[in-house]
Formats: sequence, C-alpha cells, structure tokens
Amino acid sequence: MPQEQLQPDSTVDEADPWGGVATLLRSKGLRWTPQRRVLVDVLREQEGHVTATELIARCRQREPTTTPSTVYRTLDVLEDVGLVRHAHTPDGREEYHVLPEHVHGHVFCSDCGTTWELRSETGAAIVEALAADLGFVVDLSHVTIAGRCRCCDD
Amino acid sequence: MPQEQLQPDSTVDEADPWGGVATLLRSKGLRWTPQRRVLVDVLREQEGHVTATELIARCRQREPTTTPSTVYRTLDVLEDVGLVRHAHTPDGREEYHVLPEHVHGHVFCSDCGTTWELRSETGAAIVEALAADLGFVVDLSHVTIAGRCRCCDD
DNA sequence: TTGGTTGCAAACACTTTGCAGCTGA
DNA sequence: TCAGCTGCAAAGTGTTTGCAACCAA
Repeated sequence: MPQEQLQPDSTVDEADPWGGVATLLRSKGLRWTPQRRVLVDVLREQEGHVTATELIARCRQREPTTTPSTVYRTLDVLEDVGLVRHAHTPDGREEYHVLPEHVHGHVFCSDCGTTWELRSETGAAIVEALAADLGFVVDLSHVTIAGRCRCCDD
Repeated sequence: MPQEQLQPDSTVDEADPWGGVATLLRSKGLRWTPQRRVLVDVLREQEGHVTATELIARCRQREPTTTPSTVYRTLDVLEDVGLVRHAHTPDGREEYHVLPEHVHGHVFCSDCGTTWELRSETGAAIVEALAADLGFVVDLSHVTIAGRCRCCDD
C-alpha cells in the first residue's frame, strides 16, 4: 500500500500506531484513562484478531477490576478513531482486529477453530469475483470464511 | 400443496425435497408433528435464506402458539437429516437456508441489509483461491461476505 | 405403551444502556 | 470546573436446556 502521509496531530503513525493513542484521543477532546491504557496495552501486544470476550479476559488479567462495558465502549472509541475494526466470527461473536491499514479477510477452520489471515492476493480475488458477479463492493474486513484447514482435512 | 408420498425411505427427492419429510423423519424413528409441519410449510415456501428469528415469526403467524425452543430443535433435526443448513449473518444471527443440494455462499449489503446469493462460478472462484492460498477447504454454505451492493454504492 | 416431542420457564453468553459519581485536562 | 469516563446493575439480544406433561406410532 502507498505510504500515506504523516500526521500533524490526529493521524496514526504507521510504524507504531499505538504510540500516539493518548495524544490522538486528547486531540479529539477525548480522555486518556488508566482503563484505556490497559486495553491499548493488551491490543498492542495482540496485533491479530481477538474476540471482545478475549480482550476483556486479558484486560482482567492485568487489571482485575476491568469492566466489560468499559471495554466495549473503549473499543467503540478506538474504532471511531480508526485503530481497530470489528468483524464477526462464524459463530457470531464480535471479533476485533488491529491495524486496519492492511485490511484483510479471515478463514476459520471449523474443526480446530484456528483463524487464518487471507493473503492479500486471495482477498483481491474474492473482491474481484464479487464485483464481476453482482457489482458488489466487498468490505474485506468483514469477510470470514469457514472451512477446514490443511491440517484438519486429512 | 402437493400430496406427500414417495421415496423408499430415507432419501430426499430432489424435485420436491419437502414432499417426503414426514416419511423421512418416521423412517428414522422420529415423529411428524403439527409443529414440525408448520415449520416445514414455512420453509417450503421460503426457498431461500432466513434467520431463525424470522422463521419463528412466520411460524407464529400461522400458528400463534409456536415456541422458539421447538423451532430451534426442529431446525436441528432438519439439519441432521440434511434438509437445511445454517450459516451466520455478518451481524451474528443464525441463518438457515434450505435445499443444501445447491450449496452456495451469500453476500450481505451492510447498507440496506439485503442478502444475495453467490452465483456458483463466483463461489467456485473463492473456493479455488483459498485452496491455492492456504490449502483450505471452504465450506461454501458458511460463507457470508459483507459489503455494499450495487444500489447502495452509488 | 413408550420414547420422541412439546411448552414453559429459567439459564445462557454476549452486548448494550441508564445513571450517579468520579476524574482528566 | 465540567465534559468525558467509569462501574454497577439492569435490560436486551438470540439461543439453549431441564423437566414434567403429552402424543405419534
């Protein structure tokens, strides 16, 4: 992807998008609180996809007083400012993934439960197929496809 | 509706798969009850994809005494015998579709909420792309892709 | 008769919301 | 100070389960 420009204040630094969250939030009149720090710390070392429930659990590990509602609300905020995105797992849970700059889809093995990322060429193939079929503009970040992975299919 | 009949015992007639449900169930030691008939009647004129919640509503239209638990349980049974399959909508609901003989995926417009069926060539393209990428065997019946349809994308 | 089914109500898991009090800027 | 934020508790989804009564075969 083309490098997008560098930020005066309210943009995300691609190198370490989490580095400036505090500033980013503040620049929008939002607050930087201990609870948000916990969640961001968890997300920062996550770098993949997680369900909201998992995030709550991990936050609670670090900070047992963590409340679900706060996590959900903070995730909303982070999604608003573009730091995470949510999709849905095949079993209907909310799944968040970070660094939406490289938007990607997922595949989910219904046998072992592992989630894999779609390579971008594969994603592109899907996007194209759908554009051709129905003139449909795919939101790749919401794509999760179920099936059986190589290991489980033997 | 056409009179039911036919089939040796535990096979589905592809022409009218619903014709022999009663017999099919009985041949497996299961029962054919008024409640199941209601649901099957609803499904029979459905011929597409519906959420469990919608099915419950439609059953209740015909038969106000319909209970959610019965519908869910009957759907389970019908899935066991191969007459319906379930997938998940992008917003996490259970979605059932009938006639799994022609397995297909879905696309969902996150703007207008409409669900469309994937043409089989499109489905095939996706299956192939994933096989090539990750050696993944896609379960097309569980594929639901979100995006914006032609109408909403203008 | 008898085991599959039903309806009800209660339990579920996950998410959202209202509100009074707290707190970062 | 004072909006934004938090924690709690309660409500809300949609789905599942336990159980006694029921009824199709």
